[in-house]
Amino acid sequence: MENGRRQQLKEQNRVTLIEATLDSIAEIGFARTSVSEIIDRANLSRGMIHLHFGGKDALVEEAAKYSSADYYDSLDGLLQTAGPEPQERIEAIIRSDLSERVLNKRTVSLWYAFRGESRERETIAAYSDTRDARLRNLAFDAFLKIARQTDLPDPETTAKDATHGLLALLEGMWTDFLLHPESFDRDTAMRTIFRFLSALFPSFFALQGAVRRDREHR
Amino acid sequence: MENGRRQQLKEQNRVTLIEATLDSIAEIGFARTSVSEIIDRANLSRGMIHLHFGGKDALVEEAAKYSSADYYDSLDGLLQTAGPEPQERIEAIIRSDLSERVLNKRTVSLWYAFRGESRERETIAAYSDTRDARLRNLAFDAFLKIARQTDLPDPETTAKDATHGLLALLEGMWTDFLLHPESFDRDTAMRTIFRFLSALFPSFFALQGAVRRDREHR
DNA sequence: AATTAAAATGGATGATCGTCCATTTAATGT
DNA sequence: ACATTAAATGGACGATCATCCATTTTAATT
Repeated sequence: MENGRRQQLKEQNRVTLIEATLDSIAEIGFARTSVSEIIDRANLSRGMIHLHFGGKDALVEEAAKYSSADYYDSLDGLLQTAGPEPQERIEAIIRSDLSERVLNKRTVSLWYAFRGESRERETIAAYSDTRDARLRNLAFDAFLKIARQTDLPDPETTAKDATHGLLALLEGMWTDFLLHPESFDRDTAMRTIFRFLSALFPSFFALQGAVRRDREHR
Repeated sequence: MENGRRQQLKEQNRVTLIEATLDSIAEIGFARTSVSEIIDRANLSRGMIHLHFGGKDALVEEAAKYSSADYYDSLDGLLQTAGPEPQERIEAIIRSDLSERVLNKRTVSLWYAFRGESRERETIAAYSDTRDARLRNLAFDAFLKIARQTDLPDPETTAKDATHGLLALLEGMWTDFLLHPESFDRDTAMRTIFRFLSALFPSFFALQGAVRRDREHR
């Protein structure tokens, strides 16, 4: 009764519409993504959008939500490969965020398209903020552990700045990818970030990434 | 004969149209900026757009160009206050880029709106790249001078990374401002950036900004 | 003051937009 | 096999879009 063939087909069409919407936004932009364009890509009938979502705006919103969830799935998956030490977790965040799975033409196009609309539609703004509380807390916790092992004054503020800076750096790298996809280089981006981190926490990071510190020196 | 009253009025209407377009894009977004909306804001007649620019697309392109030029005017103006030492020039870039004159709601809204469309329209992409060759070279020259005065190996690569990182950081701060305009704090953003720079070049930067080194030690 | 021509006007045009709903299709229940 | 009903269809609708051009306005010239 529940989840019969009927429900299945319905749900399938829902997803088809969302993915057609995302494809369209990524490929031809927000402005040109019309109802006609969407149903054409989905190979479904005109009325489906109204039927399933109530209207185009609601569909776009669902698409933004769907896309955001997808980003976090990818990120979570990649983060699980991280080792236990805080600098390894930071490295995992960086590698994930710059990986081909997370940072690619489609994702970045979608992200900036949604950002472009986010000023007007606050529901979309919520989904277009990659560096939200979750990621921010993850990074902050790791940096705080690191900062406390250094002799830097005010570890809290240091960790806060390091988090703020790291997320800003990652954002900047995404923009770089968006505007210069042909010349963007993942390794260079990674080295640049580690250049800063290794300057700030020399015994935790090197130009190549996290430094393992299994044996505590006292 | 040249620049008679006739020419003047024509040019004035041209600018009025461009500014009405920018206002509209900044306030209600790309998608909702229609010809009707623009001529309504400009208080001019329908045909003016076709007359002056040939069509809406060309007007939007001119608006992007105009906006970009405005950004550089602001930046150039603020950069002239910089002192002669390289770290002072870097500080000037940072202060300019985060100043209220350059980084404000209207500018950032425009910037992201154009970015959202840039994938589709390469002419707009060219104007929506703030961190273009000019700024990049300016920063690189300064960092190279700094790096050569340190004992860091490979000053060229260090300077390249520092430039890349600084521009990415600034980009990231802009995004932060776009998404969280209420909680964004210019001083915090500034300190975060100088935190990284002072870690990389300790005798040239402090948390508060550039370090003057008038008297060379040796 | 009359003439010329450049600039501005605003309504007409056809295309396309998003929404809606009467009808058709097909999965489910009897 | 038939009846029920949820889901899907696609054409019709008015609104709005960008463009264009015959007409009017007005600055410049004679």
